[in-house]
Amino acid sequence: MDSRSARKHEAILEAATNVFLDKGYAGTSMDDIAKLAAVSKQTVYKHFSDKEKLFADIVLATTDRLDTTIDLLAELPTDDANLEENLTRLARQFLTALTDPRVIQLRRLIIANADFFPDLGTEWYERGFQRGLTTLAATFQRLADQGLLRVDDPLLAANHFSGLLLWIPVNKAMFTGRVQYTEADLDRYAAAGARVFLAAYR
Amino acid sequence: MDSRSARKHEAILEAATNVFLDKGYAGTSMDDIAKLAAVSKQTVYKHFSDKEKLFADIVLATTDRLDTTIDLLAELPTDDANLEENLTRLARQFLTALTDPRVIQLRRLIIANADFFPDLGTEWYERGFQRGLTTLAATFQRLADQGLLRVDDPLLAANHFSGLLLWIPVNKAMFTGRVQYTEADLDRYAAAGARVFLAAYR
DNA sequence: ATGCGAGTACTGTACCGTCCAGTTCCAAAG
DNA sequence: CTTTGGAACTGGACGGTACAGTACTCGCAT
Repeated sequence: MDSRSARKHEAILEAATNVFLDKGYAGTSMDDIAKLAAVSKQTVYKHFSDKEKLFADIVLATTDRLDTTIDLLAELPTDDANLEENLTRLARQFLTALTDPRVIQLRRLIIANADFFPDLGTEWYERGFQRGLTTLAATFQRLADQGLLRVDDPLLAANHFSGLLLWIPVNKAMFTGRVQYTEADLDRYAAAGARVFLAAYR
Repeated sequence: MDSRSARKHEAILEAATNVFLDKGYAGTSMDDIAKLAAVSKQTVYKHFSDKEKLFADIVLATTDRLDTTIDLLAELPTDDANLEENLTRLARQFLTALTDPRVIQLRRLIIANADFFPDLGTEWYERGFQRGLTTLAATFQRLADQGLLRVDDPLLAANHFSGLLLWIPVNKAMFTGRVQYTEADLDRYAAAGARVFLAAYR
């Protein structure tokens, strides 16, 4: 089913994603999207009833692409000897994923328009953010069951883990636009975060 | 010097703050502001050259009002016996201040427009956010000097402390609009955050 | 040939920033 | 206390622009 119509549909989605991420909701015109998709504006309106609908669709479509990042959080080796090393590696990958410019840009896009699209913000939070946290919580619970961690409230532990890692770099990126961290910076953050976490939860 | 002109100036600033916080930059018209300030549009333009300038002015004006919150972070009693209790109380006040709806709204306003006003976002980050962190770092350094904490990198410790507390509630508020936490929720967060922090840094 | 899409013109609306004619405030001088 | 002059303010109209969404014609692909 690669009909012409379906191909146009994809082209519009992709173009809209790029333009919205780049220029924000208000800064993006339907003409921009049509032009980038190499499609007439009429065709855009044939596939998406209006601008709001198009925006909601592309935002929710991104939640489907989070699976690889979330899978990351589910796979943590459970050998005691290398616990800190394994946790640091997980932290490092998590940090890389969440400071990716595209991801940052998406966060800002949703936050910026959460007033105007309240349901969208809530739904993305649940399907994206919350889903990651519960997955991580399950991982911690597993480690606790094996006696590697001491965890009363796994969800709270997941909150702490991500807060230790992400609060600063994500905030800086939110406020100052794109920020480039060196690999060494991220290594240091990951190691320090994992160390603090283990001090409290081992 | 409460001249008519000065009063109008204040009225415009206050009205603009309210409307911008409520409807965002793009969602706010100069007519809205003039109307709420009970002032003619001409007068608005007599005091502020254009919309961008007015926006920048009201955002930076808010950094001056952060002093009370930041002073909070500088005053932490230094008696060993009640360290956890004192830290928990500090955490609780910090959490209250940062989850205040107005503060959340301001964060979103700046983040939403950080693309269009890159300097503004950076400046607010430094004069608001960063300033709080360095103050907190100084407090931790003081505690370390007195042997109450073991802190290599005080700024990193401040990052960890705030991340433990704020990552989740602030994120939820960012994405889902206004969120009401119960007092009990905040108490629990503050206590848990302080506990984890001390486990790693005492 | 027929139906879908390109291209483009068009409508309606919102809003920034300016302009102007008349009015109100305020302070200094009579 | 009254007068007077100038600055600040009001209210509304207006030009210019940007953009969502529609209409319509022509050409191309299946």
